[in-house]
Amino acid sequence: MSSEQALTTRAADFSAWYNEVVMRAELADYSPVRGCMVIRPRGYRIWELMQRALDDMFKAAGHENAYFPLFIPQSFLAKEAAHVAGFAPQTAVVTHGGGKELEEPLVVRPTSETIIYAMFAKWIQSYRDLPVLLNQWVNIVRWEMRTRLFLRTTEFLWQEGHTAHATAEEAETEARLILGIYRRFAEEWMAMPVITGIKTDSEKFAGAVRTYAIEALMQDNRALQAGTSHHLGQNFARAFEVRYQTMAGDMEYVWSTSWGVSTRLIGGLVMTHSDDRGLVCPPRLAPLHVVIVPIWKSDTDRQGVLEAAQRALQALADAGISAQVDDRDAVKPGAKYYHWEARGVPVRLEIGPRDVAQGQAVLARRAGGKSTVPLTGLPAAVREAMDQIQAALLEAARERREANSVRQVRGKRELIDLMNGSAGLVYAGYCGDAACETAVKEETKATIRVLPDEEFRSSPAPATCVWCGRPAVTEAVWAKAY
RNA sequence: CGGGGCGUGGCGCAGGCCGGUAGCGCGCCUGGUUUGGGACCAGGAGGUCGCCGGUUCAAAUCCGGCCGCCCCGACCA
Repeated sequence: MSSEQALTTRAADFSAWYNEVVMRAELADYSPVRGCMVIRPRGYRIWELMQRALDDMFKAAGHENAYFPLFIPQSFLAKEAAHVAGFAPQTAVVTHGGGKELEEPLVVRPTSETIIYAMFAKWIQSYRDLPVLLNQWVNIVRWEMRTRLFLRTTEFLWQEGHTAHATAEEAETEARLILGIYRRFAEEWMAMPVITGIKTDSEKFAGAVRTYAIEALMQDNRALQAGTSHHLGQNFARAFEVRYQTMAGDMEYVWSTSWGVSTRLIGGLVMTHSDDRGLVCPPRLAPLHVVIVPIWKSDTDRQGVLEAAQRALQALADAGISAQVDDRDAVKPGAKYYHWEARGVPVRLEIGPRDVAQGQAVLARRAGGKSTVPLTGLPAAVREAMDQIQAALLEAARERREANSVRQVRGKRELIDLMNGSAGLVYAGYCGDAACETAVKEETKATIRVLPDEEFRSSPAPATCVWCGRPAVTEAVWAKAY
């Protein structure tokens, strides 16, 4: 009967479900190296689509791609105090090369601020050289204690943008601009709604003045930090002597930013949309848009059906829609449905003898719903279905997030109960004292994910700190996080 | 690093207490019949039972040590 067994359900064991979805969809596999993963073609295709969309947006905003080395002299990392404190415990260090011990150990980049600022110092002399708007798509290494496919691996892929500006205002604008790009990408491409805001000091990037982030809520009601954008002030400029001469002739340190999203987004994509049958992938990031399943009873049927399937395939290909005919013999249609559902193909076209006779196909949507569409004009029908699916996924995710968000939480007791229960995002007043944040974490494991931007804040604004009861200076979004 | 689970054909597992040289389901290969939600028949390939050592005539099984993986926690995108 069954060819592939059912997945562990989300309700039974979310972690096991997640691993099985990733493996079954052939997005990734465990590698021989502890904590590292192999990204398989299907997973890498999603990353390529993400890269293309983001890269276009970065470039449209004036950024250029470059490449800085994987190896960073160990002394560079130590130049910025907070930065070294934050990253030193997580670095992999190369001590030997060419069979000899190196004079100075080389750190495998955990992020590239230090080596980039060393170069900025050479390249920037005048205000005329600013701004510098760079980005690079690279791998980085952070020695993690505990890893999970896509969400946290020792080596991962990301983009890191690094910019230098003449004023604090420009750097601030840049950091916010990128946050907006991340948000737009998450919502329009990943169909993953996010909350934007600023991080508290405890969650801030090591070396930043301010860290902005997009946060999404996963199906197990844990929050995922999906992207960060940092205003670095003059911290790195001072550490690396990156100065420029102003119009007035004075020497000033540059103001800078850095920002990144990683292959972690793929994990977020999986945990936002997928179901107990496997991967659900928004059409705009789907490795394969359409699978065509021919169905036949006799050899005569078979020939006509396969011909119709091939014509459909060609029509879709001509329209720029990626499609594939699953003409495997000896596998029944039902088995093929499960097969492609597990792999997250958004649209399935079933073409049988009855359909051929009537000049139509059955269009089935991965997230549910079947209809018949005429074979003429198929690309348009598929396009429309994919647009609807893309929109419906975002809407469903937004509804789920809101249904699992709680606002106007007033007291300590209520916060504890919510966090020990099944709450997702909890909005509450915050006095700004790190002691309250720490206390909540110790009591509930929840942390402040973000101090939300205006559009996400509650009305009326909470008046008191949910923990200590003193006047609130801001509202905070609390959640258990990945 | 602490707690829990687990290492047996590609995948999922049984066998282990009561040692006798490995079995089941799925997948894979060949042929045939099949195909509108996980097909069936017949034949076949594939495993030094994680590694090292010990006990024994004989070890997947008993004993000792080691390694690895997954999950939960402490660190983090």
